[in-house]
Amino acid sequence: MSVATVSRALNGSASVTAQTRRRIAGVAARLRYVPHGAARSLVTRRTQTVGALLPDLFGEFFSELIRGIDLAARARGLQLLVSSSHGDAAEAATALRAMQGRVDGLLIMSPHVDAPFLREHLSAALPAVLMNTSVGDKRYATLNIDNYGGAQAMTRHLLDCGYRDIAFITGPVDNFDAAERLKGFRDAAKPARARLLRGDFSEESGYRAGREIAAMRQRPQAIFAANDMMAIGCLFALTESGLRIPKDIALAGFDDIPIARYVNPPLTTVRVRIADLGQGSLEQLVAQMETPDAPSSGRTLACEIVPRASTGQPSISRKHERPKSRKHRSSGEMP
Amino acid sequence: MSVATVSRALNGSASVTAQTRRRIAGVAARLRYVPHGAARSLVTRRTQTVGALLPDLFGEFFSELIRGIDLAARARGLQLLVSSSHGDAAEAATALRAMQGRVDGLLIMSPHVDAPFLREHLSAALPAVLMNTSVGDKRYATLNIDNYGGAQAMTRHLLDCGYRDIAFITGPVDNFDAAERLKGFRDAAKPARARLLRGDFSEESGYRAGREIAAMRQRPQAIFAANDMMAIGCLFALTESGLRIPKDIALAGFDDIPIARYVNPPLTTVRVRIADLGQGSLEQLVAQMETPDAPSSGRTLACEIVPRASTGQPSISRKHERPKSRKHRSSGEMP
DNA sequence: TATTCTTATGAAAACGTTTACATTCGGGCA
DNA sequence: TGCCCGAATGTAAACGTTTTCATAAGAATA
Repeated sequence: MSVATVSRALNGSASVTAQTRRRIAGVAARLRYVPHGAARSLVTRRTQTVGALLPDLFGEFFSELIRGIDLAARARGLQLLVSSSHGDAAEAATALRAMQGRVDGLLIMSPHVDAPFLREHLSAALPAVLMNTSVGDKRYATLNIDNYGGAQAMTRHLLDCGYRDIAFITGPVDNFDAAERLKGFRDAAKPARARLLRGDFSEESGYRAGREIAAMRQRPQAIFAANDMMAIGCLFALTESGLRIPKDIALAGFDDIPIARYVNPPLTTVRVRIADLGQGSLEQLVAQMETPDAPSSGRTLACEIVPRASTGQPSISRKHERPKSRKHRSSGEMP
Repeated sequence: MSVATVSRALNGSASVTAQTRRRIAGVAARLRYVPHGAARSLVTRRTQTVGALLPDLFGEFFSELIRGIDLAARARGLQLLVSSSHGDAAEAATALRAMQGRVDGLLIMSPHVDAPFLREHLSAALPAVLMNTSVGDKRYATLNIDNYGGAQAMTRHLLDCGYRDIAFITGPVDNFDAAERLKGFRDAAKPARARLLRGDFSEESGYRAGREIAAMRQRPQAIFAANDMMAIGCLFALTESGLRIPKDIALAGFDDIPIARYVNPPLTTVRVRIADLGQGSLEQLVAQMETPDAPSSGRTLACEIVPRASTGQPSISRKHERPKSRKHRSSGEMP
């Protein structure tokens, strides 16, 4: 048998006898033969791998995101190369370089990335999708969360509940998501008194804001934190100060991270289908890989309000919300 | 300039003039040249990539695990290829195959993997480290959590608190971690009355166990759940039944997932340094990659008791535990 | 039986690097 | 001036696949 025949047999080419195919398959199995990926990639110009460039891997958010990406990648037989923890633009550039030439497409989420950066460090030939980005360049495909709409909806929800004095805890100043959420709050809060407190998405900053609010002579009726972690930090500060939620003050967050359901009282929040974000971005990437000339699309992912007890609606029971069951729940088998 | 000189210049070989090196670097930058990874791998027989084969990516546990792996990999300039969501042995085999020939080493965590499986599907030439596994084969390097010791310590802790009637909620029957934890409990619970309830590591199963306990005529004084998610489900069931924790009944878990701190009351648990598990396993893998002939080591990672309010010690304040600060906290910049 | 057509297999080029070995070039030494 | 030596660069083989093209062997047709 020549290498050519073996290659054809193993790749399921039509023009090879069933008999030889069987013979080759048998020998391959006996020899535990595995094709050399690099050699294959070299000639086919495909790696069957996509890269995900993320700012970090810590926390619920990225866990869900990667899960969504992995799910979609696996469905298409693609391998997933992850890279993270780049704290500044230089590290992001290094990571980007290292991925180039090893992947067929790239998923990018990074606060350090903008259009000039991409033109500088990203080959135009490599399909890429940008997530949660302020990059508006039509050249790049993007997938964003509807931060603006979600924040607007939550603000309206608070207004509907009758709160007329609302404090907003902001995210980091240079963060795109944070800016959009703030804008949404501002635009919808018109009828009410609106105050702003500075935060940076960390639980710690939410805690500080909570203490500040508890110490106010005239406290707001409701607090809307730009993400759940801050809301939770705030919740603990308020509780420690003896305030009851939602009786004394209402509280809402953004993201619907799993913890939100478990705190006391359960936290009203804006649900972002994070796994869908990952899945959707990978699908967009695959589409781009298959038809490189198609115009790059800019999609936005809708959010949804999840009312729980922390905003004190009478219709919402304080009973424990049961976890959703999941497909593929092999995690039930791991601690 | 010949390709050889370019190669040498770019790889920092000694025998190339500073002048030509600069010239080549300049041209490379202008042309946005990125070396073709596959071609390089083909000749060097190195991919600079390690693979992680996991049963799933959902939840705190894997999030932390991957973070630890990534941290260590990045420190060594290695890329990380992840593969997950294989629900059965066949899928695990496929995933294993797909990784082979694309990575320099493999990190494996899977309930479906045993020694015969590995001999069948894993090339002996490929360095690998098994995590949380019952595989005792000396041929393979392993890294386990000290499930037995941790469960023993927690049981003793409950005894020290004066509880003499303790219920244990078990994990899945075929799970290695679960079995070890049960064994630890059994061996340490001798002086007390010990009862067992069946669980499967899911929050749902913990909830069921909690209802069952609440309905008992003679309730145990303390409950020890084999993982935190079950403890939390149990907590909600007990609370719904009007029982106060720890006054009416004490509760403890295992893992110290982030949520454990946030529930009410905060959950006493066994801390497993999950990120360390990932980091340690990668370091073991690297060691094996560098000296393939060294005898494969079997390491065990210690656990530590984290006493919180749910086991009602007088010395433990119910004040909110502040989150640990982290290096590399760029996550503060993402929701 | 001779010719053509089809089908299965083989031979060899190509992919983009690295690296062992060959070559060139200039300078120091005799 | 001639020789040798070392440093810098060039040449070419090798890595393990896929794929194009050629070839061989039958089968169908005349």
